[in-house]
Amino acid sequence: MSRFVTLKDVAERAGTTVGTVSYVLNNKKGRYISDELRQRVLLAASELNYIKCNGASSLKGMDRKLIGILIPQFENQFFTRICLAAEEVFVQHGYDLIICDTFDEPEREKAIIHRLLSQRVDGIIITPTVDGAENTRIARDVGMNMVVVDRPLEGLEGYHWVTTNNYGCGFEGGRYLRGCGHRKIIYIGWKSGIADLESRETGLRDASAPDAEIYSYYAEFSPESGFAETEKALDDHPDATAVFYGFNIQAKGGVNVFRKRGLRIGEDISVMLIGSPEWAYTGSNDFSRLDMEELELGRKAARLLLDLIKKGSAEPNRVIQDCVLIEGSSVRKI
Amino acid sequence: MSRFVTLKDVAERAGTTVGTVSYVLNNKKGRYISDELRQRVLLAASELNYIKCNGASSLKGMDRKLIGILIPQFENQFFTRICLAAEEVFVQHGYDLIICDTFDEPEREKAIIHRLLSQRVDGIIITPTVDGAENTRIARDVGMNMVVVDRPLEGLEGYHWVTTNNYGCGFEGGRYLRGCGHRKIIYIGWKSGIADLESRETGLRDASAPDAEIYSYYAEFSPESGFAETEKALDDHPDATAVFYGFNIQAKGGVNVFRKRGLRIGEDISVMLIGSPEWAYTGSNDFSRLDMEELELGRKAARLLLDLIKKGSAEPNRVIQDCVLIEGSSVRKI
DNA sequence: GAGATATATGCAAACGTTTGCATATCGTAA
DNA sequence: TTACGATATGCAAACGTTTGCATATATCTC
Repeated sequence: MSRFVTLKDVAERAGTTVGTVSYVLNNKKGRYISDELRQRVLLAASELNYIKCNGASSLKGMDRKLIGILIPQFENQFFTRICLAAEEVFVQHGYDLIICDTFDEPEREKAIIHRLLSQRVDGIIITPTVDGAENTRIARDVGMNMVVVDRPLEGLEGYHWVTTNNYGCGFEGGRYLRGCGHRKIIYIGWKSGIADLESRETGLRDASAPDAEIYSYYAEFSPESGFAETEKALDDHPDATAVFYGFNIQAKGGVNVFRKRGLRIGEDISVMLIGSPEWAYTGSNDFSRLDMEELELGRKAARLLLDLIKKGSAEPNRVIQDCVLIEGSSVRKI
Repeated sequence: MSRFVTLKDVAERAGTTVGTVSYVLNNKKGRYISDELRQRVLLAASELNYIKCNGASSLKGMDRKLIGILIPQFENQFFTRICLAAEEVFVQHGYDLIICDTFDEPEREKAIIHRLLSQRVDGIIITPTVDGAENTRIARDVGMNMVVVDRPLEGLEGYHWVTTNNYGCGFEGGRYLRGCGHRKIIYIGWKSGIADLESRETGLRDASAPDAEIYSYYAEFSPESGFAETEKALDDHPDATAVFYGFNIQAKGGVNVFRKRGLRIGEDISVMLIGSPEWAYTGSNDFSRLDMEELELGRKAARLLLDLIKKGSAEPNRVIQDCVLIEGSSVRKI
């Protein structure tokens, strides 16, 4: 088993007491320490390789230096990039991050939140499942700092939320396709039951009205299902000139249909998506899309949470981030 | 700030003392508790929503219920899949996982290890940087349980290691390409300075000798660099019939070169790689490759670490996992 | 030279657990 | 009746920190 050096060990070697060592190591102001003693303590601590125990100091009300983050799909780089950006911010402030995959299953989410509370994390960032409002209640009850990202807590008010202008994403995409002359457009979306997310389709339709037709298909939140629905859609509507993906994870599978069928993207078929295409790197395969700037989402959420931790809770904050249109080569003007 | 219910609160409501409550909640044997009291305590705990504080109980020698894992590249799904599989195992045993990205930078690695020790994690899983042997010394000194995955701790002996048969990967790949008739093969590899990893090339060469030519190019550990080196290699050797990628992250960028040049994979050019192609999902784009079974790597590492935690350290364990040849459609017989 | 103030350090209580030890009430066998 | 094992519970010490309070000397100020 592991044997750690304690404040007492350091104190003994430095010939002083634990209290004094604590003061030196945290170099708090408001306490006089002679340079001579300070040096002795510092030396002893470094010779013994003293490593503070966060768990113990958090008992005295200090920060646990731990943050929990819940995402619904580890496999989806949209979410892992949010984590990556958030971690970057937290690490700069000395916090560690517990990343948990809920697999979009409410029961897992509930169990995870319970575990995180057991860990006495200083705060939670969460992209909730459909039962998020219910499952986060325990956390809210104990006054845990929490920031919601991307999806809302349906049926709740007054929480901190960093998200994307989903209607705007759809609308901008529709406007762009329309501008390029497309009038028969396949939309591949996700029946999530989350109104805010489904407004992507509304935006697309609003921007395309009245003279364009939108053929909607709904896939599961997976590449495989995106593949299958794309096949169905193309079979049903061979005259469609463009495909618009509402979710990158579905596009991830969907684009393989075009390759399979020998349809050249940007020539035989126009393709557009919301999010970042993780499968198309460097140089070519330059997708036209609506970037959600997930790194920025992650950073904003992290900074907001840090603020809450420092200052105690503030009035509910709602940050809505616009997407940015990236003009690539996957959409052809017709 | 958050206000948690303590054992004392539960004890008061149940009309007993903290000690008794602790016994009930952990239902340890060797202590008599009347059914009546037990029910009262359980009721009080659930009514108050008591949540145990891991930090406090770990002070008394209990498990911290926390594991740290260090990977060199969050962006690389090879590593995130290891994490995913490991997390699955840990969660089943009530442990949380702190996932940290070293970005392959030794200084970050060092800082991360220090933070994890501060958290008093119960164990560490690590894919080390080049300075791993040095950076993990603090952890080894305090007797922290540790399992190394994928890359070795160069210059050290006697640690627990779960890894891939790298020479075998290269050899099997070479044998397959040879069997398909390829005699002029481009190898895209990584000059890591880690002998074990570089043996992938040795394996490939050994399997191809004596009548095949291997043209080696070395890229950074990134898609972008894989793209650039592939361009160079194809320019230098237009007569090469196959490209073998030693690392999936390089192939991830590299395959875009073929698309860019209009080379049909599996027809105009044969492509093979070690690892899983995360960009090619479902149906078509079926790559011939050497699967490293990273999920299994992650599971094995997790299970090994759990064993160490339960039983205290055992004799050094070395698990070497063979890769499995997946025959797809990206290599043509000539 | 007397009080006040600045400098320097130790002591011990608390945080929320776990657990060994002590205590108290039984029923029952000698 | 005594004594003893079984049943049932409380008490308090520890774990490694942080911090308010007490103490002790040195340095001013008038």
